[in-house]
Amino acid sequence: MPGEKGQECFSNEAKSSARFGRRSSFRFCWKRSRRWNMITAGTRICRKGGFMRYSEMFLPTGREVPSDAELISHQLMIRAGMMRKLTSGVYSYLPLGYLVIRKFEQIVREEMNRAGAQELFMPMVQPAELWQESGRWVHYGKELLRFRDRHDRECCLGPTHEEVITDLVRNDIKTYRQLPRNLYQIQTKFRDEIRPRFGVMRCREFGMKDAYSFDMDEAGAETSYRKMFDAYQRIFSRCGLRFRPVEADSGSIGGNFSHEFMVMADSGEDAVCYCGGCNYAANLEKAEIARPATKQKKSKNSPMEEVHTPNVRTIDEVCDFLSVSPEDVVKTLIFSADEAAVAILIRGDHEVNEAKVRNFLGCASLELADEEMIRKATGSSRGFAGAVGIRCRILADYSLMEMNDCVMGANREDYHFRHVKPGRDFTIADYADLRIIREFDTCPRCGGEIQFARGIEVGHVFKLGTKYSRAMKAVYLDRNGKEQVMVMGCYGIGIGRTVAAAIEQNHDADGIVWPLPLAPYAVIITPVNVNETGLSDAAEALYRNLSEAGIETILDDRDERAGVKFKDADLIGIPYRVTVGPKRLADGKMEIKNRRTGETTILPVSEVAPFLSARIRESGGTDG
RNA sequence: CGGGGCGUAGCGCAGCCCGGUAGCGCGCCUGCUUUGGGAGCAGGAUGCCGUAGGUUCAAAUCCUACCGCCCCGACCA
Repeated sequence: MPGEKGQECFSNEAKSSARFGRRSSFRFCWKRSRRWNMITAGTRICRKGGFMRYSEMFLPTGREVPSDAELISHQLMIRAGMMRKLTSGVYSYLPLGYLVIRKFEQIVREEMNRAGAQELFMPMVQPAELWQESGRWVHYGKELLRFRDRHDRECCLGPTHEEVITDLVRNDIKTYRQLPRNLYQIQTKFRDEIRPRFGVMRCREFGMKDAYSFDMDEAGAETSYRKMFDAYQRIFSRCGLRFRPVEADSGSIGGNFSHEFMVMADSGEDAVCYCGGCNYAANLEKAEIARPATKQKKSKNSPMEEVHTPNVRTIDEVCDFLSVSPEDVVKTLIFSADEAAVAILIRGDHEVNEAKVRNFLGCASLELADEEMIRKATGSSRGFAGAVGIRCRILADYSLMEMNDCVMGANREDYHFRHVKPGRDFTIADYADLRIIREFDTCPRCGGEIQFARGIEVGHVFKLGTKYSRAMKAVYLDRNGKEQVMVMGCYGIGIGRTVAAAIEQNHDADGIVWPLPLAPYAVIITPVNVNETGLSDAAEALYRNLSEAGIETILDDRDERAGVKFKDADLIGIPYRVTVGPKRLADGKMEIKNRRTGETTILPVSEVAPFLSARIRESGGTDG
């Protein structure tokens, strides 16, 4: 038990404390809990912080870059002994990695609790019935890992917990007096990803903080959403990450509004756009494009003309053949929207954003039409579709509003029209924002210039509305005794992914450079040679001092050469290294090196602990 | 699921074409020397050569099937 007197941990017989490592790491996980405070009440030391002797730690570092790791964070997490792969998309965290995970989880807990959410813990195995009730047993797809138990009952591993939480709440929340509620857990999820990759960044089994809010009405839900949004800002700020909340499409979880929290990194899987002028930011799928204010440009009003374009199908071929630029061509794409043909008109140099089309049409399925549907709608094969005379609904992107002398397919094999004028030669029923935003487009909010960047999605906040509460009858009685449907929100943070993202943003040629709040230890003490008793004793004494000061410290007491220890210290990214060597110690001094800046400070032994305490406090490393 | 690549010592790899003693570097163990940026010397251990069949006097090597891993794509929170 960790409840024994703290002093025992630091017997003067420094080298005999083999048990200390084990006990102290247990302490660490309780460090800010009420129980721990009770346990340690009255003891002078070990109040907080983790301590470790390197020689006793299971910390296998490696020099070689693992051959199957592509991302720098993945490589470093393996090399730094943070994790190991069990099988595709499934990883074990080793002690060092798990320390960091818990550091982050603790920050998440503190901010969730501060925002008024309550922690609970739900099962990973879930019965099919709940998913059938929400409709997702059918719709979720193959990422939902399904299986049968010994009684042949259908089950799944939870990829998310809307069903379970909604079931919990509907059974025990009956009245408006019990609302609002926000419940969260930090728990393992399983999503049977089609292609796991990038280590813990996109894996199948992963830790996630998921929170769910239940409110009486839209206004309440809005408040809950805002609270979570703010909490997320604090969480990622506290970790010292460069991030950006971006507007996002709500995807298949359902609902009507969401923000993604993106940690900015060139290696990120997601493209985001943002405005240099205002704070507008969105993922590419969601990014709006303003309706153009200008009318059609003036032109000489030439009559439409059919031209023979043998085997000229793509935009490039059309441009070459007719000596026009893509901005003068209209692409006509035939989609099958819930089995019905729809023609999407878009400027030749633009790309269709299928999410926007889907949202505009409100259809369940949308895919490019097959050859047969194209022929039916246009009377021609792929590559010659155009709006003139087409036999299906026409939807045009806003960009068409400015075009008036364009080239488009003639719905006839090997023919295109030129000098086509929308409005004169055919009619457009609906204009909408249907294209994918491009870099240097105009910001839909302020008219500034849109820029692109890449990011890693570490958090996502959704307004779910009543999608689940309605399907699963999560209702309450209002003041008037009338039954109302609860309004929900859900809020996720990828735990391991955030840690990996932090490495993507914080590393150099020598290894990881932890931001202090995530660092497994704040300080590493490196006696240059443990066989010189003077050095060893001085290092041990400092280890004791730092521990008493509550500074999380690892003592590199291995009988290794200095170079090896320095390399490992850099690799695992400990923010401060105290080198205990003969040159400085002869003058009663030690050297402190800042991992990030490389800055070294030489101080008398007695000033080392106060100096580190002050630095760490400044950086928000110990208290949060 | 389609395309490509790879499975040989803990890690990184050679050997395979052209069948015949299983190798290199790092790591690991022992000893001596060394000790402020991944030490030197000497000695040593470690392999179902992914699995199963087949061809052959003989298979890491050739053939077939399967399994696993990685990359690209399709797909998707």
